[in-house]
Amino acid sequence: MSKVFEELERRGLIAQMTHPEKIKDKLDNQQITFYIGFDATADSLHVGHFLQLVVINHMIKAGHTPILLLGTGTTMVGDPTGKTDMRKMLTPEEINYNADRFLEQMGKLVPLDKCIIARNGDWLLELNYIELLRDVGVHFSVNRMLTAECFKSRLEKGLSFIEFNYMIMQSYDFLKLFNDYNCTMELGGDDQWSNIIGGVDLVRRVKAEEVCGMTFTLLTTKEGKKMGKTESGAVWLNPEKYSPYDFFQYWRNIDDADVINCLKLITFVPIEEIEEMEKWEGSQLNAAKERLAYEVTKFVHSTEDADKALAAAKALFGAGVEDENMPSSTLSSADFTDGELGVLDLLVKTGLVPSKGEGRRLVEQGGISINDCKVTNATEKLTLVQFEKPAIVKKGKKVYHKVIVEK
RNA sequence: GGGAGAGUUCCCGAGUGGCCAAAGGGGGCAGACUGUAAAUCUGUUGCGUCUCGCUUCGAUGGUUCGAAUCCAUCCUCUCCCA
Repeated sequence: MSKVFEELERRGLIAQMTHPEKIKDKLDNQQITFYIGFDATADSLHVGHFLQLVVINHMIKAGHTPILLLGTGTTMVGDPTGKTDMRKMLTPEEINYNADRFLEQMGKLVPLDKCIIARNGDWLLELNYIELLRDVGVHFSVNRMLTAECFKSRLEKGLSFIEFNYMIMQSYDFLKLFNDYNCTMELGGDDQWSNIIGGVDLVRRVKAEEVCGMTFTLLTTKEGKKMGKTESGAVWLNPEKYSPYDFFQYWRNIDDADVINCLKLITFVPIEEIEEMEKWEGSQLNAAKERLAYEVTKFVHSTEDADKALAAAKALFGAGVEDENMPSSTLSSADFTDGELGVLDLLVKTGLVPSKGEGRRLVEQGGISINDCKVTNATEKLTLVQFEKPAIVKKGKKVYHKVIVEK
């Protein structure tokens, strides 16, 4: 039969397992139903969710059935894992809105017709407190919960009761899904280990059935930092929040040390090919980065977007010529006064800099050029005539932006 | 509930009446070097009509010629006791 387990293992996706032998058997020789939860904390999926979706695809190929559990209930509580502070409370409306956006995006990344979609708000929100305490609460030892990794850091900084209950909610989900769908396995990021064990234990105590849990390697850099964060926030999968071109560049600019790992974890490039790339060194790795960026962009956005981004990158970094696929913005002649526009205004209007002060600094340090001509004076004026053809504004070494002016 | 303490710019963290748009570090951005990498070095990092002006040190009021700094009230958080 299939060899998903080996595939996952060779790619280094597996971090921890509750029952290694049993899981291997289940994955390779049976068809199971498993679940992964997604808390609807933002209105777009980001790179952090990405790995889960990749794994779901691997699993579907092997004939397993995923339950995509939208955390419309758990998000009301808030997972304290990995947080140093309590996260801001979201309203039910926001949560449902976010969950709908998640589902939309997931539809592009996984075949939803092969998945079961569930929302834990459907059952968590109706729970009766006392009943829950009697049926579920009895099975949890506070002493043990306190030793859980996910609470440790918070014991110093403070942990509210609501967050302390998150683990119980998530565990209850597993029990519920086990009852309703015969779901026998929970997957999640490695940070979810404590929460997953909670569910596995609960099912065992209540149903006397042995279900399994498995976590994946977190997508981190060699320094152990979470990937997918930039100074301006998360790397979103929604093209409106993070353009395919930038998305491509994010991966293209990745650290040497992380390329191979990323290829394994978040692409479907055959493992043999990747193992070949592991031998590469130095500037050869650029090819691997390009492949990574292309594959990931293709998966998240489309082949077309990936082709465009690749073409744009090649054109810009290769020959430095204008390319139709680079990010652009369109101004109108009304943005000009008396046929002129200051450089700083241009930079702000195109969104290349957040303020004129920042723009001024860039110009002073020689970081801005327009049509390959370095801007040396922040008070320089540009005339309409210069924009008869689209102009290429270059910020720093890597950021290219095309400016089109409509009459 | 009783007591103690804390909230400073993207983050950590100094500053305890004027020399404070606020030390230092981290992070970011730019320049040099490179491979669209890393490391390193340099510059820079509130906003603007930029040798000047404006807005910022939890919130709101107050004292003062002058407040991040002093006072009052409030909010939030941490710690100790129950």
